[in-house]
Amino acid sequence: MTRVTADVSFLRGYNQALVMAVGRTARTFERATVVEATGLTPQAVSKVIARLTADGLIRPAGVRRPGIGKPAVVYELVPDSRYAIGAHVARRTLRLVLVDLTGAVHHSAVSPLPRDFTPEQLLDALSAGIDTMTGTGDLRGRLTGLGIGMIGPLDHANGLVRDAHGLRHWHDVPLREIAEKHLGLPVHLDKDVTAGITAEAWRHGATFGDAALIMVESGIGGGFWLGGAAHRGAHTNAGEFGHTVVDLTGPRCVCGRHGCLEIVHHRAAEAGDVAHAARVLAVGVVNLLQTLDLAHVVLAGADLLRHPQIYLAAVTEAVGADARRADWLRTRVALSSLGADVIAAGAAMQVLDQHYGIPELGQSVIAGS
Amino acid sequence: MTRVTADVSFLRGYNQALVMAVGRTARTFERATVVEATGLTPQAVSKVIARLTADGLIRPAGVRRPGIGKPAVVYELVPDSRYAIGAHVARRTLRLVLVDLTGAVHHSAVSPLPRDFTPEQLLDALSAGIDTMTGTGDLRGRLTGLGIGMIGPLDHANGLVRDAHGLRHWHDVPLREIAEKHLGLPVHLDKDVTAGITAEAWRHGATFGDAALIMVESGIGGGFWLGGAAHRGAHTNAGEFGHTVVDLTGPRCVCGRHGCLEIVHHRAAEAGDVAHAARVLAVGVVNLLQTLDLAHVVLAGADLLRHPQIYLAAVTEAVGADARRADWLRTRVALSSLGADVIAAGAAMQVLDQHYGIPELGQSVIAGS
DNA sequence: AAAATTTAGCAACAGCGTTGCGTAATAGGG
DNA sequence: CCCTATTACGCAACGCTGTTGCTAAATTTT
Repeated sequence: MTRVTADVSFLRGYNQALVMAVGRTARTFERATVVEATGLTPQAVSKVIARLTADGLIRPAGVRRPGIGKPAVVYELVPDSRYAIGAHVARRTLRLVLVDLTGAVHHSAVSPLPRDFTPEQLLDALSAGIDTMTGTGDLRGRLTGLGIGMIGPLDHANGLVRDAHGLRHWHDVPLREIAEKHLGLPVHLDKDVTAGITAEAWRHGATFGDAALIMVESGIGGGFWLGGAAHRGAHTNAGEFGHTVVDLTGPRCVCGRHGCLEIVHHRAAEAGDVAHAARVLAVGVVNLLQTLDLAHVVLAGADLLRHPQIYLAAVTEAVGADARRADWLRTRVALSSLGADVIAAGAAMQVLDQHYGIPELGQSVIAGS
Repeated sequence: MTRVTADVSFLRGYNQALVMAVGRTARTFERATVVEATGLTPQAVSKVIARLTADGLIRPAGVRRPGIGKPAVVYELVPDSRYAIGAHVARRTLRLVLVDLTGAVHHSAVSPLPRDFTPEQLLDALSAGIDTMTGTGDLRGRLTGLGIGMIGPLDHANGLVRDAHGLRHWHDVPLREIAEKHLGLPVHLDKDVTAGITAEAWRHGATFGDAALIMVESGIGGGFWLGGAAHRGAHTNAGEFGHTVVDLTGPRCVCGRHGCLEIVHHRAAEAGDVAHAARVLAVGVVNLLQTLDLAHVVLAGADLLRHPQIYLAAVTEAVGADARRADWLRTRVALSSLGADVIAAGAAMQVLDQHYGIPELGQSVIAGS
């Protein structure tokens, strides 16, 4: 499905996206900044800036006097020129956020979902929530779409919920299609953890290396950012990190195997030993680092964020204490900068990214089933 | 270091590489094949084909008569138009292969390396081996370079061997630089497992999805192919898959942690229970699948290939038997199609890939240390 | 007031894929 | 034997991209 052809119009979108990325990362920028960051000629940057200004995506924001010479024009993104709405669909709650072009979260609202809610009930809740958020003003015209982050398994490419874990009415639901019809908005569907790591990456900009988001919330999942893009795996099923075996002789997990990270962690947490649970999680995180060699690990999820410092300390220590880790092998561990909004915000940013992010080219796609 | 700019000349290289990829995958192809595969217009493909033919990289290979109408010209890659040499540097042996533009392995030779060999000794062995392989004919002029696959840790971007595991004389050796000077050839340095998975991906073409190469050979390592490219991690240290904990109460590993996959596997193998060892490895492989959701798992490595069918059966069963794996969640498990040559051949293909592969664009690079 | 310096942009250009249309080569039918 | 339909191929003009060469504008320094 991804485009393969490279014609000149690709260059246009690509270089525009580079400038937008600079603007998002740096807040304000000028022609010389972009020249340095992209390697384009100043003249080319002028053309790109002219196009983006005409589209209302960026605007002049004063001048910088370099001492001697003609002052440089400083530009900034126009935050309210485009918006996207992000939804985090969990088992019992729906969280909606409004995110602008710069990645700033404007509104955040949580509403309960009926136990074992149906697709129709979700659509109604989405519809109502979106109306509330876009009610005042002509915001609707600048809305690029809705991003939905939700539990899997699902099929990202086709917008299909295969079999949402723990929800009875969600077998092979073409959620993207029916939501687009119901809401009259472009919809993007992805796993919750993948949306979450996208939020962190989008906010940190191009200097964000390979990273993972560890989410502890009715299960343990992982979202991955590898090689400058979200990693979803061959069937949008990457991130079932909680179901990796860490204890061959451990208790039997719901998944059928023994000693999964999730069940071992759960037992410890259930026993009230949060510190031990955190250390178990930390073992899993170090396993990830050994396998993937990540630059960032971001911690999130409701259960984890109830004891943020305990988890942060345990993971930081395990990552750092590993004797084999040399000084060049550094991994930054942090709590999610967006807190509980991270999934919903990331889902929204995925929508913005489709329009104003760096386009992909020639991603080889293997035909599913 | 990666290019960021997108100017028109990028399109040239990119679309040429697409055609080369089609040729490599399909052996023979014609204009219509490329049109379908790339989405370019027939006229554009004609131009690309003309350029590649002029460069001697492809050539006409007969015609196909479609029944009615003008016959279509069939093209093929010119295998002997370009070569690369690949080296697999292990603790006691050096394996060299000669690979042509199509990815075919022409010669393969193994020579012993002195115990605890020095960089100088390796360079001499490389030099001698390369001379033997390129001795006859004017092959040297069509040699694109040397690829080295070796144990880590190392720094791929800077061609630096940081601290090759088990080799005393290899601390911060700028191997790429000194090898280029010594041999007069462009040199590409990468971890052995990463080179190996590149070989599998390069041979399978664009339909090869996310994949891992599992290598069991004086340690257990993993090479990853994710999102159409090799995954090396933030510090070229991805793949230390053997040092992930699978048994929290297991024996202490050389890395300092307890119950690493490698030590647990090693104990079983040492006890002579190959089947058990294979099942342990299989647990690790399923852990990988849960985390990364791979389409292919390739098994390789000298220790594994001593009992190929036992390992293949154990991994295949574990992957398939997992009750939660639905029909849409398929992973192909296979032994390396190149056998013991896979690392060396992959290293060579990485060199060819730098010249004739699909160029990357705007890979964001985080500054090291 | 003149010179130096820095930034911005107009105009011509090269190179890419695209479009429009003519040409070559084959099979089948009258 | 000739005409037509069909399929493959390519020349020429074109639109759009970033690049290059050069001029203009705005500011500080001398």
